[in-house]
Amino acid sequence: MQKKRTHMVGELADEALIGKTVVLAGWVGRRRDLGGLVFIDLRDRSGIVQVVFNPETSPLAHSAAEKLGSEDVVCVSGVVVRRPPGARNLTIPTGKVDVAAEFLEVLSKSKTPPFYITENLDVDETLRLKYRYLDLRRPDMQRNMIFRHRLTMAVRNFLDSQGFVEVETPMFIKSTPEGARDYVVPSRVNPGRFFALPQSPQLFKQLLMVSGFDRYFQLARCFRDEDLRADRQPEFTQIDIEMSFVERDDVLTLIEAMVTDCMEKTLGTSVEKPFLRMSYAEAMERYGSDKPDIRFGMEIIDIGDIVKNCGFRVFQGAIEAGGKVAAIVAPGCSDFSRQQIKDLEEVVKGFGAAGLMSVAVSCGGEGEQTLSSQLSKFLTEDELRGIAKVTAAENGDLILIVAGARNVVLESLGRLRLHLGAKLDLIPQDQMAFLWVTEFPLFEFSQEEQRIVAVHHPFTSPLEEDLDLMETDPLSVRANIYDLVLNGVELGSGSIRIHRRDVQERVFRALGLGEEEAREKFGFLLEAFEYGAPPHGGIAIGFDRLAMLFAGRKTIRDVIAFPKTQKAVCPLTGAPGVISEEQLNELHIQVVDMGKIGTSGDPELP
RNA sequence: GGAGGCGUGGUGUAGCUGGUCUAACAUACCUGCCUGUCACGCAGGAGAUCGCGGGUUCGAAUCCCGUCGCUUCCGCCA
Repeated sequence: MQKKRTHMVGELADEALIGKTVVLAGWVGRRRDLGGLVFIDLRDRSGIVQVVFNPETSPLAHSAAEKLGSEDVVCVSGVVVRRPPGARNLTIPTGKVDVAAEFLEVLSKSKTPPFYITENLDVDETLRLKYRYLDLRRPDMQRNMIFRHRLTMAVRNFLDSQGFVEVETPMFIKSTPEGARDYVVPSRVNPGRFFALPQSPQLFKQLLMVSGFDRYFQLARCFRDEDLRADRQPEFTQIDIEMSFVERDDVLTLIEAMVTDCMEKTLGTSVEKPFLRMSYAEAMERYGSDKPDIRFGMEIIDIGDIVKNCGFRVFQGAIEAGGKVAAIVAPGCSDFSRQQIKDLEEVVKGFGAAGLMSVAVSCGGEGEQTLSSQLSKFLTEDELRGIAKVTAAENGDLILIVAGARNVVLESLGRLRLHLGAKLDLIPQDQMAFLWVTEFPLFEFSQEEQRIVAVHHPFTSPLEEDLDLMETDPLSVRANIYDLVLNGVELGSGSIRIHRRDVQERVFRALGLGEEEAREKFGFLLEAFEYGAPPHGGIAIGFDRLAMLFAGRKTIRDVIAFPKTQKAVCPLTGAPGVISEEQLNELHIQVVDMGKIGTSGDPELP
C-alpha cells in the first residue's frame, strides 16, 4: 500500500474531522457514476462513507474511479468535506460528510461477487456458506461476529473478575459410554485405537476440582455426532464452569450475575435477578415442556376433576387408566374453521395424542356464554360450563382439550401452545425471559435400551431428601440438576456432582453398573476421587445459543463464522473429504462400503 | 431413520389446471449518455435447454416415479 491508512471510515461520523485530509482503505460498495461526478460507498468493518470523485479536484482519481467495480479493494485519500445542504443522508452515521478524493489506488480488483454484499440478504444459504468469506463481509454478519467477540470478552472478563481460571482440556480423549455419538479420530501410532473428540470437558473439569482449581472455566469446543438443527451444530462452544465447595444456589447466583453482566456489557439492557425458578414437575404441568417459553401465557389447565365422572369414554377412560385430561385456551380463536382445528389436531397427533377436542366460547347475549362443541353430545351443559370456568375462557376463545397418558397430554399440549403462540403472534420478540428449571429426575427409563439411564450424567448428585428412594423407586429420585432456559431455548445445564463414594456406588448400582464395569469405564475419575475430592458442581452454557438469542438471530449459524449444513458438510472447503489409500493404510483403516460414499460437499467426487 | 417446504439466467422471483414458453420481471453484469447521487437516472445489450435421471404424451419448467442438495421439525442430542 502506497499510503498508510489514517482512519476507519466509521470515524468520519465525527464532524471534527471536517477539513482534514484522511487516508482510507476498504471495499467499493455501490458506485454511482453521474458522468462528471462519481460517488462510491467505501466500506470497511466500521461502516461506510461516501467518496466523491470530481474531475476538478483530481482528474486522475476521477478517471480511475470510473473503472471501479463492486468489491474492488481501494486506498483513497482526500479531504473530509461537509456535504452541501440537501445532499445529506441521515440514514447513515457518516451521511453529513463526503471524502473529496484526491488520490485513488486500486489495491486489488474483485470479480463480480455471486451475491450482493448487503444487509438483509435473502439468498440461498448454501451459496452464502460456499462464499462465506463474502457473506462475512456483509455488515450484519460483521456485526454478529463482532457481537460474539464482545460476548466472549464479557464472559472472560466477568469470570476472571470472580477468580475463575481458564484451563484448556484435551481434544483427543478417551471415548466414554453414554451420551451422544462420538466424533472419532484414529491413532496412527496405536493401530486399531481411536480418540474421541470431547462431547464436553465434563470429566476433566471434575478432575481439575480434585486438583484444587476451585473455580474453573473454559470457552470449550465440544463435538457431538448427532443430527443438526437451527440451534445445533456438530461442533459448538460451551461456557464450561465448575466450582468447589458450593451448593446449587451458589452456581445459580453466579450464572445470573454472569449473564446479566454480559447483557449489560453487550446489549446495554438489564434483566431482573434472581431469575424465576421452577421445578421440572411444575414446568411440565404448566407448560408441557422442560424448557418453557414463559414470554406468554396459555398455560395448560387440568380439567380432570370436572370430567372424571362424565361418562364420555375418552375422558373417563384416560383418567381411570392413570392418565390426564387437560386444556389450553387459544384466545380469539372461537371462529376457527373445522379445517383450522383439524390442522391443530395434526400438531398434537404428531406428539402422540389420539385427538383434539375443542369448545368454542362465544357471546350469547345478556353476558351469557354460548359453548359450542362436538363434546355436547357427551358432556352435560354443567360440565361444559365447568370447563369454561376453570380454564377462564372468555368470549371469542377456543378451548382445546387432549386426553390420554399424562406425558403425552402434557407434551402435546405444550407443543400446541408453542405452535399457537407463534401462529397467533403472542410471543413478545423483544423480551429476554430467563428461567431456572430445577429438580429434574435423576434417572429415566430408556425405551430403546430397556434400562434406566442417567438424565444428566452418572456423577449427578441426587437430592438429599430422595436418597431413600434410590433402591425402592429410582425413577422418582430427583437430582440436583438445574437448567437455564431463555425464551424457550435450553441455554445450559448443570448439576451438583457426587463426591461421596457411597452415593456414587448406589447410583451406579441403580444404573446397573457393576463395580468392575464402573472401574473400567470411569476408573480414572473414581480413583481421583479417592485422593480427596472436594464437594463440587458446575454448569455448561451453550455459548452459540446465548450469542444467537442476544443477537436476535434464529439460527446459531448466524453467529458462527464457518458453520456446517444440516448434513454436517462445509460447502466452502468441501469437508468432510475422502482421503487417500496411503492415509487410510497409515491409519490402519479400511473403508467397508465404498458404495455409500456421497457426493455432497466434496467437489472432487463425481 | 421419518415428515413438511424449497430447487427456473450471477442473484431473488413469476410461470407449474401440459401447447406463440422461441421461458417473463426485478436486480446484478457489459456499452453509451449524464456534475450532487446515495437502491442514482435514461437508452441499448449479453446472459437460463427450468437440480439430476427416468417415464407418460404428438408435445413437459409444468403431470408421474426415482434421486441429489438446502432448510424446518420429529426421532436422536449423558
